[in-house]
Amino acid sequence: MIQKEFYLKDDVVQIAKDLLGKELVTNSNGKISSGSIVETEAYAGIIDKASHAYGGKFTKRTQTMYLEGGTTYVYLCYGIHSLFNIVTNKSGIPHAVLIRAVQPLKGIDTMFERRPESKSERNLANGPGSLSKALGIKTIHNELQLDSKQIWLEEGLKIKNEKIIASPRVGVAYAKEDALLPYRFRIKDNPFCSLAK
DNA sequence: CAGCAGATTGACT
DNA sequence: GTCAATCTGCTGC
Repeated sequence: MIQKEFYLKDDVVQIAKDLLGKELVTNSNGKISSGSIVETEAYAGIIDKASHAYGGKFTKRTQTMYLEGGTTYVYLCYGIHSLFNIVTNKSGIPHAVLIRAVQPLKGIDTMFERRPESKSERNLANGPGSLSKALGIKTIHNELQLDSKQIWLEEGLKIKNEKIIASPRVGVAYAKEDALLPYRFRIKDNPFCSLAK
């Protein structure tokens, strides 16, 4: 299990990189499933136009991002998809890392049951909405601690720096100049990354 | 209070 | 390639 100190660091971009290769485990409805994180995006709080908390915006939805690092932030996108984020930094600073894709490890049968539309392991959790559904993450999992019995992270694999690809984030064109920041991180040559360009 | 756009995905033309 | 699904929050009447 990852120690809480890991999430409290003040460099959200570094944490986004460090999260690659770690194992995300959920225990939803009594069924355990997990995947190795292969793609993340950093959202740097009030100075980042792509972040929900840009400019210190505080709503019922975004209040979760202001909590202490190591808290889960799950929100509904397009009214349909639960997107899973990990809050970082100290309480009061709204930093978060979006988990965009995982490579299925444990409970793969359970994941297929949750996503009958998926045809292969490759597209079981290769997107932020897909991964949440595959692991059974819903908005009721918002504001949980990552050391709870329902959702947590394991150390997993160590990813070398040269295996990490940095690129602009996806679907945030409205963020103007901040949309170009290389805050998206992927594992090189990993086929389980999201399809997004 | 109506209208619209979004950190997306899957079904259908 | 195109489009509907449908919740949250912002803008403007």
